[in-house]
Amino acid sequence: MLANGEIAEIFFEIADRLDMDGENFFKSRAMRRGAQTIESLPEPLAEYRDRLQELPGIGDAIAKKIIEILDTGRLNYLEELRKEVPVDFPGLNRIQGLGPKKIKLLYEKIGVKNVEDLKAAATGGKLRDIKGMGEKTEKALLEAIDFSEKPKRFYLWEARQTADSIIAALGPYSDAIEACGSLRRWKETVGDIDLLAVSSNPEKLMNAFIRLEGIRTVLARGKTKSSIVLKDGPQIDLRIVPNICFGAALQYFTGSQSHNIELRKIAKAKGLKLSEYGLFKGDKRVAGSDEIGVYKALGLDYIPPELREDRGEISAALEHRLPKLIEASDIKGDLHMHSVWSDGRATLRGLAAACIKRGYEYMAIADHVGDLKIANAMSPEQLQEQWKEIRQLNSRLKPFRILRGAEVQIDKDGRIDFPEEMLAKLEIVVASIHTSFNGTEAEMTNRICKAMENKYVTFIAHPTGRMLNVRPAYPLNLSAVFQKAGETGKGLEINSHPARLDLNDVAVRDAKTHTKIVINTDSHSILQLDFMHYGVATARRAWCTAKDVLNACSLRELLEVITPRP
DNA sequence: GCCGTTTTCGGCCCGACTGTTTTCAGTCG
Repeated sequence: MLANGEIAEIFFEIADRLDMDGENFFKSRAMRRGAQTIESLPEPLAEYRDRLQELPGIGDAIAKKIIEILDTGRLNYLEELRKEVPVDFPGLNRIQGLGPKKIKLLYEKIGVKNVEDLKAAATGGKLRDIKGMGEKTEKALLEAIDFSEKPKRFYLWEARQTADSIIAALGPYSDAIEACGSLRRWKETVGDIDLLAVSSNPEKLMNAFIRLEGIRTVLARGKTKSSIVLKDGPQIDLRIVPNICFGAALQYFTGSQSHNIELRKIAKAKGLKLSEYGLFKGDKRVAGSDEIGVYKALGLDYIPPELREDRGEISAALEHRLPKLIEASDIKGDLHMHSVWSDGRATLRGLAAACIKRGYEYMAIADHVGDLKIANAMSPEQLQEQWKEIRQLNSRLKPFRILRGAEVQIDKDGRIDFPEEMLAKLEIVVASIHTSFNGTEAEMTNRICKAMENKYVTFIAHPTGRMLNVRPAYPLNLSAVFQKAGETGKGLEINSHPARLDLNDVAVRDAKTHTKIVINTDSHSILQLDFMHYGVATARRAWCTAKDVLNACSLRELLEVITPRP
């Protein structure tokens, strides 16, 4: 069974291949729209089998293709398209500056089928004979190939730090400067960084930008737009706009692209024109200096950047039913962290002080217990020792409260690897999978569901086990897991570690309709407590309000939920 | 190929930069 993402890829490739001829522009766009819909579905596509055409952007033709893919695992239509231009399209398309048309041209003129062929042809000076290409194209493509061989998506956390340091460096030349794009939408990984600035001396600002420390290449240098690539970082685009259109530009460069397309359609239907320069009626600017004004003039409530993914936020804003999203300041405590008692680097006292400083009312220490040797897991005896320290700290730190917790292993059969009489004395039991990731979907799903039947478990940590840029999620029937969580009253974690962010936004939006979400940092040091912002951002992208989140409630409310131990 | 309180047919978002062009196509966002 193909995952939604894999099926979406099929339609993205169809769209790209249709663009090779340039005749079917609208057809390819329809394919792309369908692919985006598939990509952001919360359930496996097969579950929509009988109502595919109710999904946005999916009509008769795409529905038929989906059925064929679900039944056979392949699509004849794509195979035929591939025969026409038999090249490694995804590989070639990843090269900056290579699009569908050039890929086709290169294949037809000199038989380039993959990146290797392209490298050889460019090195041998064969591209300059093709009309429309020259020496500069050869050189640029070779550099782009070199770059494409490195991993491309960056952790949100890294990108934010990079952006902050560049914004600081360019601040003196700017009247306003802000990061937009997927970074401002807090997407879990970002491909590049988009900066937007207002400056009374744009020339000077652009010069400063293309001379920043650590630049690998300057891709483009214009009066209002330039692009650079950092040596060990992402591509960074800088746009400079007049102050009067800063809001419209901020909106435009924040995206997402499909959100913007929908917005422009609304503008057009009202006889207006929306671009990065403002919202216009004829030649008259009706909005654009601030972002709220742009949405307002379109008849929409202000849409927070995290929601701008064309997943229903626009109709919600039209009908004034956007949720009041959870904020970092709503979080009253962190229920998953590790200390020196297992594999963490901070002491209990240090963690508690740091949590108090962050304004929390409580925290749960959840050191590893049981058999997890690599994580220096604690024995029952050590755990009891730890409780003594917790008791002492609690009497000193009142009204702040450290909860007795532990992170327990879900073994291969879904059993909890720790004595019941110890679990009974814990206030927070965090259950998770750290070993044997290679079961089937049914096995992994049963394993987690069985763990949730354990009456002592409070919530499941990092439920899918995915690590961004490292390993994919293990196969899991998320619907079944969410259903079970609802039945058993177990929480589900958003793990805020920038490499995990697990559950992800799409999953959480579904999960919160069944049970409580718990946003934790899984900190192994004091600095990592700040990862909380990234978990909250994921919750916001999932349309969560404070009510959806267990650790947004007060200590008193939390104790009511967790202390009546069975 | 999708879609419809303007439409079941005729529309479908908008602009900057590059390289190779003598006025623009391709790519990117």
